[in-house]
Amino acid sequence: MEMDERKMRILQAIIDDYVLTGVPVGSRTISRKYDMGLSSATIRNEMSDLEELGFLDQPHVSAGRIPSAKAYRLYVDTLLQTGKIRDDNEETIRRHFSGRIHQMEDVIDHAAQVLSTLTRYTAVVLSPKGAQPRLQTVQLVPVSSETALVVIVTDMGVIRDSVIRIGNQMDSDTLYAISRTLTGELRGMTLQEACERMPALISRMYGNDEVLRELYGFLNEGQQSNQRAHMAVGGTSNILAYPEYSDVDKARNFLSLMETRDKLADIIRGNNEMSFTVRIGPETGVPEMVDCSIVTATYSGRGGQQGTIGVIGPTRMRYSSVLSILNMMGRQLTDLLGGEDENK
Amino acid sequence: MEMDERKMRILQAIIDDYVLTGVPVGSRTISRKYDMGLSSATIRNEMSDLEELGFLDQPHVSAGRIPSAKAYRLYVDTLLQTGKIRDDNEETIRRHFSGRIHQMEDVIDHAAQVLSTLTRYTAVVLSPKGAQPRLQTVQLVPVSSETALVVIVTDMGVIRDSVIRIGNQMDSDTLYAISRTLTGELRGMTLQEACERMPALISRMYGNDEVLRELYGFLNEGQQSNQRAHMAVGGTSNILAYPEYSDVDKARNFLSLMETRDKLADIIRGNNEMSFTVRIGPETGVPEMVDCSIVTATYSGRGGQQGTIGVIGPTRMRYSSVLSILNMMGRQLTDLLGGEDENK
DNA sequence: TGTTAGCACTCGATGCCTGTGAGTGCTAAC
DNA sequence: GTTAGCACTCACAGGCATCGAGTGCTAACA
Repeated sequence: MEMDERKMRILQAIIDDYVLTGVPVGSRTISRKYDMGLSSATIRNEMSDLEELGFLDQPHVSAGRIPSAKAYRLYVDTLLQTGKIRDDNEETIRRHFSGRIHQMEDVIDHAAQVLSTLTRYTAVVLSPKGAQPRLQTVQLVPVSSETALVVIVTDMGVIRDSVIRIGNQMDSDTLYAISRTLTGELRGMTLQEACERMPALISRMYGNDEVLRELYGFLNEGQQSNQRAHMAVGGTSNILAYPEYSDVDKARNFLSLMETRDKLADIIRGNNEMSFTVRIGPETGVPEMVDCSIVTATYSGRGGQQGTIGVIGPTRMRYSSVLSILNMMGRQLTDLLGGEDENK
Repeated sequence: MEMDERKMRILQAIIDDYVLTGVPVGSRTISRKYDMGLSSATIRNEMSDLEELGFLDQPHVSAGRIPSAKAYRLYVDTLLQTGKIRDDNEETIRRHFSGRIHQMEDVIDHAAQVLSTLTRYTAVVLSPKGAQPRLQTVQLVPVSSETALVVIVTDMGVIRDSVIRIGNQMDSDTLYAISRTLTGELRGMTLQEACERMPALISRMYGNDEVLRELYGFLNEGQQSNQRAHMAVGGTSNILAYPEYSDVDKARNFLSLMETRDKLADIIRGNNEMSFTVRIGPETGVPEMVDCSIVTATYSGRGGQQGTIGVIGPTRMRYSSVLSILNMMGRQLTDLLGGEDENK
């Protein structure tokens, strides 16, 4: 038995109806609501075929059919191939970013908000993953008589700053002098290289031991924390609006997964760097998400590194709409966060 | 009719049992499980009195009684008066903060995590609210040939930094010179005062118009964003574990409230600055929280400003335990974030 | 040969009834 | 003032009949 064009149309109708209602759809519904010019009996035969082909599931014998993961897969694949990703939300999204937000973390938080509002699903936004940023400037700023702020600028932006303790009291000028020397020594190195270089510097620039030692610790920390990117999650409670999660236990599992940020980041990031990824139900590889789908897209941050945005919803997701929104949002984020390097 | 010591003991037993089980408690249960030396019939009479006094509610005639908000109020008040807030979690909490975390936002995020894990309720941690910080240092750090990072240090710590555009190309030394001048001019001022001073400076230090103008904008922004503090929420899904929220609609309302950060911050912060606040059910003033209680405590940040930590759970909360944990956590945060100024 | 009408059958959902048991309130006796 | 006893209430669970949406199959039709 083969898939033909009519089967395809019927499957499409079933998916449409099921995505809309969330209720198993019967042959009668299809023949009436979507006028195919076919009787329910014929549809029934076709549905039976589709089930045998693995595109439909039947919760129990006297219920209608629901699309299987395989059906969604087929649907999404044709969607992606024919490239029917609309562009019409562009203005909507742009409007949401009208204010003056430049701070990367604010943009990301905001994006997650907007994304979840527009899709009505759960949205996750991951900042670009710092590959191997190279040091550009190291600067110490006095905070109190005993502490100073370290600011490290790399070619990919600013590393999160931190307050370190300085031993003997130093004025602003002394700190600046040290900063200049350090910048001279370390510029162009990756964080890791800088870490390796530090011991040598400590022995050479004696007299400033404490500062340098603290700095060393900071670099080490920064090297690690640099790997775990910033992440924002929006609309976690949206999932509760769908009957798939009216079971409280399921909902709790899902929500607590949303709270374990590390795990969630791994899931969203996935392992491939394609511009769009759609993982349906079991394809997610996450037990808590067997009846969820994850749709992700990438955007370019500064220096062309890839950031990820994703939407998590029930398998019966409005894929087409979600894809188009993700597409637009990705462009918007590339505009706001990356751009510079590519446009010039 | 008056409250006497026996009524008090019975009420206590009822609260204990209800907090434990979440099921309306009957007279028989009390007379058996908590040996009062009284028959169920006597308890029954007393319970009837307690209901008339407004301390007990009866879901329906043949069910047991549940404590009213008034009962919890009484319970919590005596708890607070007799000061029976235990100290035994101290070590547990301290252990959770063993790592090297100094960055304020990390501490806050982490605290919310720990707090929700220990209490099994939802935890909210608010950073100290910036009263009127005074400028200490202004420093510009080169990022690219066209942009620089502004770092502003106040007596209460570092203001979030931001990248601004600089007009004509400037090297590190020029930027440092400008920084020195600015620091000299603005030191000791509040953000607002600094903003007011800027126009005068712009006209005086001509040649650096663009930098100063950008800086002006940044100060203005900072002045506003300084008001809204950092907030971390942990364990939002914990609430789903309690039968009070097995209704999905209720749960969704609650969770979406947890997501609207501004509102949540207002609720947690409340309007008083007491070291402990307990708001029970309707006392919260939030419709979504009629069967929740909010327990908050304050801690001191740098410069003695008040930060707030809070726990949100069902009205039948383990108040005693929560209070003791909040107490310990408050001290810990004061240690980590404030301290300095007070210990010296 | 594909399509359709008809029909028996399945099975979850709904609603009704009933029994059960936890719990109460009241009364009378101690 | 306390307790034993008893009638009463009411949520809840189990059993049962009913309903209806939907299927699969067969036979007739174009």
